[in-house]
Amino acid sequence: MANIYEVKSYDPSQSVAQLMGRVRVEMLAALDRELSADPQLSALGVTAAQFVVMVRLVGNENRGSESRKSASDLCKELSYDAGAMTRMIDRLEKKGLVRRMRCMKDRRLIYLEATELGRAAYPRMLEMSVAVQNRFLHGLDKAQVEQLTNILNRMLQNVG
Amino acid sequence: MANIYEVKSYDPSQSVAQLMGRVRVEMLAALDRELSADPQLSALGVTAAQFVVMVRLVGNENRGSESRKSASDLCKELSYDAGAMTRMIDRLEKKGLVRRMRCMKDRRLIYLEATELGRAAYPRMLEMSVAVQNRFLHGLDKAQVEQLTNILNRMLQNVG
DNA sequence: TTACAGTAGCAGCCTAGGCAGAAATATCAT
DNA sequence: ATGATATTTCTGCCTAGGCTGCTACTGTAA
Repeated sequence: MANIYEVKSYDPSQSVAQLMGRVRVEMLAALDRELSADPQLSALGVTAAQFVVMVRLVGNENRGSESRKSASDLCKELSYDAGAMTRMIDRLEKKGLVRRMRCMKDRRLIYLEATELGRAAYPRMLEMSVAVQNRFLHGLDKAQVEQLTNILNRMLQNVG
Repeated sequence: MANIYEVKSYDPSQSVAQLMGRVRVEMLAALDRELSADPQLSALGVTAAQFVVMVRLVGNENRGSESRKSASDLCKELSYDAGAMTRMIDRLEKKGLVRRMRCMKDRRLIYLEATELGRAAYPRMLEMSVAVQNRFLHGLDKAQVEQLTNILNRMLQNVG
């Protein structure tokens, strides 16, 4: 049950918390730059944060899982705050990428659906996201990335 | 030069980008909870984001490096936006944890200094931060964490 | 039927970061 | 010394998430 870090020897700049924070910031910034530089997508003004939501709406549709998702479903999947999700969907709806549809059976629910525009933009966005991540992972082999993935899952499991 | 991810087989929920994002959210939330639950610290209302800045101001002081840091120094160290830093320091100053001091040699610069209150609260905050990280890393050995650290550093290095 | 607990979405207020532009100051070239 | 350029900070406007309380709706139990 050895502790990894000790207060005495703790170096914040090399802690996993701060390193992961910086990697995440750099990845989102890189994707944001590419999204706004792409001639097809720049007009939509989609941000990386918005893309993450679109992935869940469109991406899983192609994989055959239940396509009708509510806002609270997305919150659970992404550990998102419900209030934040409302406003995120406002922005996506204003850009014409997503539609809200009140469920008639349970009128508390609002199903979310990607519009044609959203679906059309999706493949290019996905391609960019994959490319950005591959660039960050350059020089690492698949075994290392698999171990990284396992460690991250373990960290989530430790507190979930 | 093998790419790690391919568009066809890409599973967003198991990508390092999203996993790291979730781990980071959970770590910050855990630290926030502990900071606001601690009897000594709850009165200060320090958040995890504010703590990260305090670490750079107080933590490095104890390590003998140059103690007088300007706002832009902090921005470089933390890859922070300058405008965001201004407001962050506003909040820390309002809470009495940090002092601004105009540099007389270069009057554009503002040196930052932790107040007595800030310095007094620091050890407890550091202790909590270390504990939270150790809890997330539970079950991993030091070699794994070292490899994780190396991979994260490599990812940062890959993009400058 | 009514009462009540639980759930979903939403709105207001807070912290928070990115970006662009302004103002003050410093530095450098002429 | 003057003017151009760079640096530092600050401000305004945007996206963005967390929290609390509110409303609408559902399901259940009295």
